[in-house]
Amino acid sequence: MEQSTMTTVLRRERAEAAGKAIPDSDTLRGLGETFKVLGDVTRLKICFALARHELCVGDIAGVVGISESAVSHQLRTMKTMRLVKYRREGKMTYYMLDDVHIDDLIRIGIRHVSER
Amino acid sequence: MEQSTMTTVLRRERAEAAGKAIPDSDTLRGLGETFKVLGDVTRLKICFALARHELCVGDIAGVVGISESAVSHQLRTMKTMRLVKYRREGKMTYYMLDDVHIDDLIRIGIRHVSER
DNA sequence: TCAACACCTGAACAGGTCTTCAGATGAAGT
DNA sequence: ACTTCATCTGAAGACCTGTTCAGGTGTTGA
Repeated sequence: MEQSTMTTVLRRERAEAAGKAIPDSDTLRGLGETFKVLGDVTRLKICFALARHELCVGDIAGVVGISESAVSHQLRTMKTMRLVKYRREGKMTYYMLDDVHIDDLIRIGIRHVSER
Repeated sequence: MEQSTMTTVLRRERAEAAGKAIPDSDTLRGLGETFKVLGDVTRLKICFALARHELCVGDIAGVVGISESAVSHQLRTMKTMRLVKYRREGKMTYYMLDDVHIDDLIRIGIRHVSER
């Protein structure tokens, strides 16, 4: 039973270390929400559409292929999670990606998906 | 109206380019599902727990603080999306992160969240 | 073979998500 | 002031997700 006991001790140590590796709940929640926002095909399309140039709501709707209302709803959540930012010019509102991280996340995500 | 027409043409060109920047639907679906799997606090905790060492289901349940059944269900979806892989040893099953990308994604995600 | 253990699975329920619809807001031009 | 245009918003409904519960598989050691 010596080996089994030893293994148990090792496991307990690893489990303890693993527990400490988990961040605080605020970070976890923010991280989860960020990925959740990226975890939707419509919003991903919007991200790709905005990758090169800023676009207004109507154009996004046309490119992505859904109603302007749906786009507006999605942009609001993307704005809240700081995936996109916007710029107003008269009655138009131009949206663009918020920062580089979004681009990085998507690029790495693609690398993961395209492997194998 | 000259300027307005010009702007419209510019916008149409940008919109057209934006449409081409959107990947095929298989890539989009895979990408979306990958992010969706990461978009859950429980699964993120599991990722952090597995970041250093492989762990068995019971230990993960203890560290994360949910039932073994819930862990098992989550691990299955994480396995399907290649977030984790496993190794059997007798009646134990040890789980670990599948590849480096997962670690990268989480690290960049944290950087995004912790900014501002 | 039997019991104990580690893990897996299907069904079901609560809670959340995404789109649509109808209408509201606000800016620009007449 | 009125109309048009671009965008936003709340409510509602269909759909999806994550956990629990109860029971299943398969391995180990007596």
